[in-house]
Amino acid sequence: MLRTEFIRNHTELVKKGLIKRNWTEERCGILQEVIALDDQRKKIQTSSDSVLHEMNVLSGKIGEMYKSGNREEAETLKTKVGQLKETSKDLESQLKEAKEKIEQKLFAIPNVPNSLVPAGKSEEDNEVYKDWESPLPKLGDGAMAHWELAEKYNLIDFKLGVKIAGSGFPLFRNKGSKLQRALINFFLDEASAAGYEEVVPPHLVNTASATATGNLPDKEGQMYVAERDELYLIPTAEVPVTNIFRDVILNESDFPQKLTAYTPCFRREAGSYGSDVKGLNRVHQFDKIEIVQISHPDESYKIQQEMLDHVEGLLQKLELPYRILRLCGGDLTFTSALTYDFEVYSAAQKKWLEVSSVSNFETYQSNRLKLRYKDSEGKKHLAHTLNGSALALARIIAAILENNQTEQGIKVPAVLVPYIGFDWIN
RNA sequence: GGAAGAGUGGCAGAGCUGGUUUAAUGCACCGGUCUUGAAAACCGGCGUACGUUAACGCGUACCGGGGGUUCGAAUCCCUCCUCUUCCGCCA
Repeated sequence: MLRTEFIRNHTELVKKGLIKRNWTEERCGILQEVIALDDQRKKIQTSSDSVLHEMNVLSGKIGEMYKSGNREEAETLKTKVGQLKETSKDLESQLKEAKEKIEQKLFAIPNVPNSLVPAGKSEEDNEVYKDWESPLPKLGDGAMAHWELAEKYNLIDFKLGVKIAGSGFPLFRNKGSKLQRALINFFLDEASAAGYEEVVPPHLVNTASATATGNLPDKEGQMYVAERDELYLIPTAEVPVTNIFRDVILNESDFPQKLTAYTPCFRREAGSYGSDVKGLNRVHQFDKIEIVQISHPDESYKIQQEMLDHVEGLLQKLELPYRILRLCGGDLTFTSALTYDFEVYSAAQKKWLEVSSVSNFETYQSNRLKLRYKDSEGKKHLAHTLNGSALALARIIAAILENNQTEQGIKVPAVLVPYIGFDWIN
C-alpha cells in the first residue's frame, strides 16, 4: 500500500496515477479523506500520549507516597488516575478506530503507475512493446489443439483429473509428465545460472503472509483456503518468497536479493468460462518458476529490464514465438507500477497465451511487508520489490505441443532434449 | 495429540517475592583519546514505531502475539503461537 505521508506530500501525482487507472475525479476524493483521517489520528495520538504521560507521573508519585507512609494522599491520587484511565481507554479506542479506517482506505488505493504505462481501459489497449517480427507458424488443416494432442499421445488425462479433484486439475502422465519435469529443471537451472538463489518455500501460507503481499483482503476469493488451520494455498510462489523479507532491514550492500522458486500454484479462477478454460489455458493447479528480486530504489527499473531479458531468453531457447506487452493503466495489476506480459503464440488455437508477467512494485509491497534497508548514514528507506514468472508451465506446454506437432509426432525443443532424454513425443 | 520447561534489545545474559530497571552486565558495532600504524587501555555512543518541535530535544508504545488484574506489570492471571525435552502417532 501507499504511505500516508506520500499521499499527503504528492497528492497530485497520486491522483494523476489513479486517473490513468481510469478512476473518476470523485473517486479520487479518497485521497483527501485519507489525509483528513490522518490529521485526526495525529490529534488523538497527541492527546492520548499526554494522558498516558500524566498517568505515569502520578503512578510514580503514588509509589513514593506509599513508601513514605502517606496513604491518604495516595488514595486521592488513585481516584484521579482512575478518572484519567477512563479518558485514556476512550482515546485508545478512538485511535484504533482511526488507524483501521485509514488502513481500509489505503487498501483501496492502488499503486501509482510509472510514466511509461500507457493510458487505456482494458487489455485491448495494452501496448505491444516488442512484437514477433517473423511470420507466425502456420499449421496444416489437420492441426490439433493441445488437448487433442494430449489425448492422442497420452500426455495429459483431463478426465482423470476431474475424477480425482475436479475440472481444472489436469493429470499429466507418461511423456507429458516428463515434459513437465524437464521444463521445471530447465527453468530452475537457467535461473541459477542468472544468479538467483533457489528456494523451496511452503506451499501454504498464513494470514500475515497473504496480507503482506496484498492477496488479502482484496483477492481472497481467488485463493483456496484450508480453513481449519487458517492457511491459504499459494496462488504463486511470489507470496511465500516475498514474505521471506517481511519485517526485514537489509544493508545497502545486500542488494540485489535474487531468489527463484518452483511451486505449484493454486487458483480458484472463480468466474472464468468458455474457450479460455479449455485444456491447459486456465487451470486451478499449474506449475510455475518464479523469479523475485529485492532492489535499491535507484536500480529497480534497470533490474526489471534484466528480468525481461531473462524471460525472453527462455522463450528464445524454447523456440517459441512470443511478444511482449506493456500493460496499460486499465489492465495493470493493483499493486504494480509497471508490468510487462509475455505471450506465446499457440498455433493451433491461433491464440496468444500469457505465460509471464514481470512487475516492478516499487515500494508498494515493501510498505506492507515493512521491508527496508539502511543507507550509508544509517537511515531507513523502503526497498523495491520485483517479480516475474520464468515461466508458467501449463501454457508453455500447450504452445510446445501445438507449435511442434508434425506427422511424425511432436518435436521436443532441442534445449530440453538433455533434460527429457528423447527427441520426439510419438 | 498428551506432559513438562522456555521465549528479554545484533548476540550472550540478569531481572521475573509488581514501584529510583522507562531493562543491569558482557560481547559485537560506531566515534574519540593514546600510537609511526595497529592492538590493548580509557572516554562516549549504540533498538523500532508513532506523536511533538524550526532545531536540540521531549513524550508515548514495544521484554513471542493478543487480552486481563492493578494507581502502577518484563515481573501476577488467561489465551494463542513458537522452540526444547519426554510419550504417542507417522512418510
